[in-house]
Amino acid sequence: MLNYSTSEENYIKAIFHLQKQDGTVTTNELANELKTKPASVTDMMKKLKIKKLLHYQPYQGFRLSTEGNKVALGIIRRHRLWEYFLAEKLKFTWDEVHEVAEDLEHVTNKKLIDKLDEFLGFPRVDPHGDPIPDANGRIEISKKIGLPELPLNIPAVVSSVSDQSSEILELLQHKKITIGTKLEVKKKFDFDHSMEVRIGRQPAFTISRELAENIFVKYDT
Amino acid sequence: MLNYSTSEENYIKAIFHLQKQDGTVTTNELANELKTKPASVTDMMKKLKIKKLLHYQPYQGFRLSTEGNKVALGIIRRHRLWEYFLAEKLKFTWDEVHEVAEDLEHVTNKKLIDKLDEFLGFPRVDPHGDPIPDANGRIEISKKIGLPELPLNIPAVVSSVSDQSSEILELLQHKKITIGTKLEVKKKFDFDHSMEVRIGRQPAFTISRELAENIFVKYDT
DNA sequence: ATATATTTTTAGATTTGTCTAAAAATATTT
DNA sequence: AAATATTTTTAGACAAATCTAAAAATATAT
Repeated sequence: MLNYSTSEENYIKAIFHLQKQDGTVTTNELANELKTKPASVTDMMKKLKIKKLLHYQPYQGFRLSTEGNKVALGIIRRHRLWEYFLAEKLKFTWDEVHEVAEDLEHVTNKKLIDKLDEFLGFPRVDPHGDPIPDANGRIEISKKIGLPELPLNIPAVVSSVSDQSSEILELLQHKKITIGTKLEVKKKFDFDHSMEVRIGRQPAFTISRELAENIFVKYDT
Repeated sequence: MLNYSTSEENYIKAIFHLQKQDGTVTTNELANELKTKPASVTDMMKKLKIKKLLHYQPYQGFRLSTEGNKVALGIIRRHRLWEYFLAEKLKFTWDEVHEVAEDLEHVTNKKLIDKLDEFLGFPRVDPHGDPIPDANGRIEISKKIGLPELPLNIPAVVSSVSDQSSEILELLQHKKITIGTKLEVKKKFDFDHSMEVRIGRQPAFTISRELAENIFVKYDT
């Protein structure tokens, strides 16, 4: 595995994340994500294509090659392990860790990262609930979990609803929850297992145990 | 405190170390230290002079300004804290830590470093026995420390013994420890605070907490 | 003190990553 | 389908950090 510049790594990582939504990434999307100009994106895409990290035909958008994906997973592994370290060991709050990890992730020393992983006890998710790739780049596919299992304050996306009755759909519609809705659980009440859920920046609202057990989410990567 | 590029930091650090020997540093010395060309050094010296980090008149060599010194101590603080972390927490051997710390030291986030310092228990020396500047850039001049404070695998010389009773002297004599003995602590046991000590290439032997607390050493060099 | 050697600086080129402005390709509208 | 708008690429410039080769300054030796 070759070494790439911080700038190259940032492009690769951004493409990896943008790819998730749709299959291919456009110049403007990437420029916007990286707060750079479209011309700069094109320049870098040419370079990364030569290095065989992505597939790219002018005007057709781009997506990571198998190799590019491997590189991206390496970066994400470093990023998330450092985030875990910062939160767990240095007592940073979860919203502070990302920025610092943005810098630490570019220190590419395999032994450092593998020993850090070991020191941390091989954590499988970072403080945001995102899965951490292992030393071989294998990542636990963000599998769907029931809303009751979702940790507090972790952004998740509704992926399915088990009961398809019109009664539950009526309720979901009223609460403005559909497949793809991004939400966080803000509070869980042990008494009746109801929970408070928030969508975006709107005020939180209550969901009953029965409803929660029928909503499945995936971690939002 | 402004932010400096990795390259600028490497020059500043190198000047700081070379200054130790004599007062002023020459172009060739620095080029040699950094494995770069004299022309590159001159270019950078002009830039650092404009930034008021060093005193420099063409052909006269250079030395860090007060501000440059402060910057250097910040870099060295980061470097040595990471070295300590790598050795103590990630179980790197003392000869492996330097290279990795060379990269980590350039992540300049004050909160990260201060929290790392706290997490490590405010260590005062790195795994090579070099003192670690504190958050204000103050550095301890190599003074005698108790054996319990001596980091693992750091060569040190016995400089004094606090208790002068015949009982302790009998024990010291039996263990063949006298003023001037060169030793290293190979292991520390948290249970009873006993430790394994090695003199030269002889097999290591155990020293009790009580004995260790009465032996003072200085770093060897 | 003059000639020679060494060190240091300058001048100009190169690489990486960025930018602006204009041109080319693609997408959308009428 | 032609006109218009948007997106993407190209062309050329710039800053940072480096280099080589030549010039200038300083140091050393005869």
